[in-house]
Amino acid sequence: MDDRKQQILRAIVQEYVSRAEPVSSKNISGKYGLDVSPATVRNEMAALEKMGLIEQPHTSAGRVPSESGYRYYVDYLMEKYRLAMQEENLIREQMDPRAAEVDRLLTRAGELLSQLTSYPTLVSEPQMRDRTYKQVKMVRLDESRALLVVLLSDGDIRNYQVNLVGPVEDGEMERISNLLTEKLKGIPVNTVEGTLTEMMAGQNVVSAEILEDVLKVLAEEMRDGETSTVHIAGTLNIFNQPEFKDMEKIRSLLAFFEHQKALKTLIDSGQEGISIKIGEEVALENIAELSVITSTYCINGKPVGTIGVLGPTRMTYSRTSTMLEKVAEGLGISLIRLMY
Amino acid sequence: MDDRKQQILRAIVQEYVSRAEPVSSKNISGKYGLDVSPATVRNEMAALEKMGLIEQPHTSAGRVPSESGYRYYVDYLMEKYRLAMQEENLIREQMDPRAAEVDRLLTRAGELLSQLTSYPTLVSEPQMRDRTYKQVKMVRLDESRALLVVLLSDGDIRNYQVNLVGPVEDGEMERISNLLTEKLKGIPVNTVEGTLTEMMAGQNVVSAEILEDVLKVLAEEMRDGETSTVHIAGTLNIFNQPEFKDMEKIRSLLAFFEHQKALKTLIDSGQEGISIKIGEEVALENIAELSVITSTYCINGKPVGTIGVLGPTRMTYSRTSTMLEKVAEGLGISLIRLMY
DNA sequence: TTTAGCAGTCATAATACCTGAGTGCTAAGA
DNA sequence: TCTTAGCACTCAGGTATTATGACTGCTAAA
Repeated sequence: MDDRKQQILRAIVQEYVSRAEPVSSKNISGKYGLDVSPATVRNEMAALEKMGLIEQPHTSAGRVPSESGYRYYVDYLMEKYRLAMQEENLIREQMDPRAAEVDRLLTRAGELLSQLTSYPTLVSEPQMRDRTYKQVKMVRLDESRALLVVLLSDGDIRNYQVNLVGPVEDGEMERISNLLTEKLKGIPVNTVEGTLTEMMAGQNVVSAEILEDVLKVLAEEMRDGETSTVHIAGTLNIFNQPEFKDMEKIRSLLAFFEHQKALKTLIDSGQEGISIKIGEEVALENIAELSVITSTYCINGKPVGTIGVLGPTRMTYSRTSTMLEKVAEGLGISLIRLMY
Repeated sequence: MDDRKQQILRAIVQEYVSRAEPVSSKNISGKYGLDVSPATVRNEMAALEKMGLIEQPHTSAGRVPSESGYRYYVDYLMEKYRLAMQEENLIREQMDPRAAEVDRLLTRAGELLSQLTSYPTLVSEPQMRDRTYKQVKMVRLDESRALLVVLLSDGDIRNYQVNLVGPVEDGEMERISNLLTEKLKGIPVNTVEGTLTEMMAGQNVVSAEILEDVLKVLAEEMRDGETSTVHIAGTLNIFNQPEFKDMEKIRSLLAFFEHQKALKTLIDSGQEGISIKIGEEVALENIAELSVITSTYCINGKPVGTIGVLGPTRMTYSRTSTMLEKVAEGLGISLIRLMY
């Protein structure tokens, strides 16, 4: 793979990405530092096609990068995109940690990224694997109901309603609160189910029943908690992409966006840091010609969630991945500020 | 407007609604109790067209109801749709009040309705004008923070974090809790701001500061609470409607769905009970040929929110409005059960 | 090794043509 | 007076035909 071929491949990718139309030999000769005639470019193109890096939609058309062509481009030819001052400022401004809520910040990050890139974006919620209980408290609401207030190690506060089966005195309620805090403090939330028998030992009937109810509620919540949602933004941007000019494609993609579970597997499969998946590598049923760029975002250096951008294989890989990187970075910083 | 003309108009509307193609004279003669030849039907059609109730897309096409045609149909000709057992069961089943949360129930109602009708649906959150406080309780989280638990008259439970400026004893905290409950019980949430001075009287500095903070939090929440969201479901159903086979139309409608404010004005403008708006009556910029059927839903006989269906002017008015009515009814019943 | 030139290919657009569905009108029949 | 058969007319939508022009691959000369 000599220098000029690389140059031509890069030219084809960049030209095709920006114009969305097959690139002809004439089209790039003269530009991109190619001081050769179209005929020469054609010869090189023929070679690149033989290597499987570009292809022809039909005989009398220009060339289009193949998926391996994009892959080669991303791996070896892509130049680093430099953010404009304006873009940097926008990110700094929008990722302001004063946005008081985690959910809100995630939504913001997604919207910002989709605004910057003009592609749909996905943001998964931070998964705190080492999240533990810190304090559990029961508060009476009325004769038959109590509120269970749960403090978690990451500062999150949750509360749930619990039904009281019979009359319970205030002192008894406090005793149960203390017992719960004592037994649950420091244990990871996903192991809550195992603590029941231990806690039941030596309890009277009423308290035992309450405890059982409490633990059922907590266990259920943890299961629900695992099904954290993926935030989506900018879905309508796909209308701008000529590859989705077909109604059925748009429809199936939009339907896909409503499928939380699929979104999660799509976005969470990546390794740490930036990951670029092109076309077939995405492996989505019914939806082809799609690329996904994802980045984990970190809290205290630990990756806790993923943020990603979704576009046609013909996407601005360089620009988009830089944007993504910066937004993921900003998101992580803001999250830390938010929590401590 | 004689009997046969009405019969023919009804036939045209029904036929066009189900087939989405201009209705010819031959098409309805013989059916719909019309024992006359196509030629006779044609004569009547000419009359109906002169009245502005039907129109011709082009010379050699059949007839299509005009907007006034639909209006006439809805006002005078529409037959009551009878729900199938299956449909009634589905509504009963899905509107189960065990769905423990208001938001969840609203989402359910929207999804159910869109499933039943195959149209997108909108549900506004219940606006409790006469919502009052029932109980307010402070619970210590740690030295510097407390949780404020607020019970509202409609059964809703909210909680907020409050910062404690200095050390506060448990007894003092309980005293504040009792004071808050005593002073706020029964007063409407939107008048909370007026109670500050009254409560401050005779308080020591620390407690006064806490109280001020509490009331600030409550007041802020009430302002936020006013910006309730509209739940949307089944948006992708519009892809099934031939009137939206055009990409631009789909796009602008989907964009509209993301515009919370516009949705609210669209859905909330109706009077009590069922309201049917047809075409121009909807008065939406950029989006034509749209009808909206809305119904208020009630808690204890008072309308507190709106649920609506959105479809092409060529929509199944009878069937849809009946479905809507039943779901709104079920929603109201479930909400009451949920709250008391 | 590069390049000009030329023949060949094929998608797309434009055009003409055909078909069939549906109407309005007229005149005859009930 | 109302109804209906029949006929001429209209027009959207489909199909076949024909340009057009944007590219390429190949050849042969520089």
